Amino acid sequence: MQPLRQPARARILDAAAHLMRTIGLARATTKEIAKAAGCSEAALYKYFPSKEDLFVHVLDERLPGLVPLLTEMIKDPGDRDLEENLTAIARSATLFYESSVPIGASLFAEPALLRRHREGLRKLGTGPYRPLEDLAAYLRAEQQTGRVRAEADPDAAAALLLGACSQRALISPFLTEEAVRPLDDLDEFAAAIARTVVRGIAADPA
Amino acid sequence: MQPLRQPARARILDAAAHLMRTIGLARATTKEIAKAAGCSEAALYKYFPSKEDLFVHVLDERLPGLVPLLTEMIKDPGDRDLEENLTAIARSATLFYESSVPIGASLFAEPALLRRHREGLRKLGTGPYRPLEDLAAYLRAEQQTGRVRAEADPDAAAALLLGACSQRALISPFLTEEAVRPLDDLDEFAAAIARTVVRGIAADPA
DNA sequence: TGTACATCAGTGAACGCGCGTTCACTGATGTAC
DNA sequence: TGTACATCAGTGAACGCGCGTTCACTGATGTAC
Repeated sequence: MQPLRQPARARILDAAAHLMRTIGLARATTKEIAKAAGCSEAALYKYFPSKEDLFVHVLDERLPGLVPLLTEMIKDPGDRDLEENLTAIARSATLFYESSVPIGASLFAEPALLRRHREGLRKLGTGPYRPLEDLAAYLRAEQQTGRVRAEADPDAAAALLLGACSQRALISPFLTEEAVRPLDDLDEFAAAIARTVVRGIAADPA
Repeated sequence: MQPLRQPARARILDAAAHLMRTIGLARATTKEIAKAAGCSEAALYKYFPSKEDLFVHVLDERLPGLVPLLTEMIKDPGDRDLEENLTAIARSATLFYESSVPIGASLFAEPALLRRHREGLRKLGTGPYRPLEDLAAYLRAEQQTGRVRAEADPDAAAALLLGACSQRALISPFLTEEAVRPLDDLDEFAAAIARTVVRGIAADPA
């Protein structure tokens, strides 16, 4: 026994989450999970009634949340200027999506899991559209302060900013090392998309 | 024999693509594919050396392309105004992502497939970042016509617009019927994000 | 303190099922003479 | 025209493997008296 050894249940969840991210949902077998968690396959069934239930608990307990940062930003929108706030949000959101998209995307291969996860999120009153709503709420607050135009569309702006971040996570496995794309640097990317959402691209301000 | 019967190879590819979209990659077994294609499992192996090769051919031959519309728009950017063009692009891109994301996302469950597909795309000189490059090229052309500001960032604007479209496809399985979200209508969505990218949200035009 | 029993975390080995794959074969169509 | 043979698309049934799952068990720890 090592000195710092987590309880078995936590080790199993960590191992499963790690394997889902690295070797993929399809290759994350009970044998591999047990090996990575340092226990027998039979031990998995002492903590979870089935492999599918184990995965559902991984989704519930080992997928990070994006909500905290956004809600904090809503409470106190005035500290920095709008563009700086959106840059910080874009930065956090990109990191968040890079860790959650590989697992979340896997669910399209197992619609039964996707449905169960969706139901679980629904009961908690949350889901992947939640960050969109929170960011839109923040932008509506900024309409009150006058830093966002009254006629601007907060829902559209939220879809744009967070969409760019999640798409980056989706396609990054396709980027090869030799061919470095524009905006490859995270800070540069976050600043560029925030600036573009704030200022627009049209020549004549309507 | 029915009168209008495609050749077996095409039927197999169609069946596999359909099953990947509906029941998911994990449940798209050789037995299910053969049943849907109206042939025996053994017949699959007359056309494809292995199931993995079959899937690679599905990805190559049955995933739609977004490039045509974009390249056409680059050739003749002057027909309609900028916002109308971007609205049309957003509309097509959303439909494109809604049909390709369910299959593309599945690949995160099978990294071996993802790698093989990525290699195939690389040899063809394309990939999921290709639409981003094409849209950015179009926007650079619009900088020449003067409808897009010279200081605007075409790469960032492309990432925003197409990111919003792909994220919509990713999270739509999580939207329940009773809870209709803002911008649920496709045309409204496309118009709103195009308008926001063009005009920005800031109160004071810098 | 020792003893008898209960509880608990965890295991090694097996089980059955469904999967991808292969084998030996068939019946229809084409072709040479 | 008939006959012998070649080709070709496709099949039914089997095979072996790896998967998720279960079973009977063990050794350590706690507890009552």
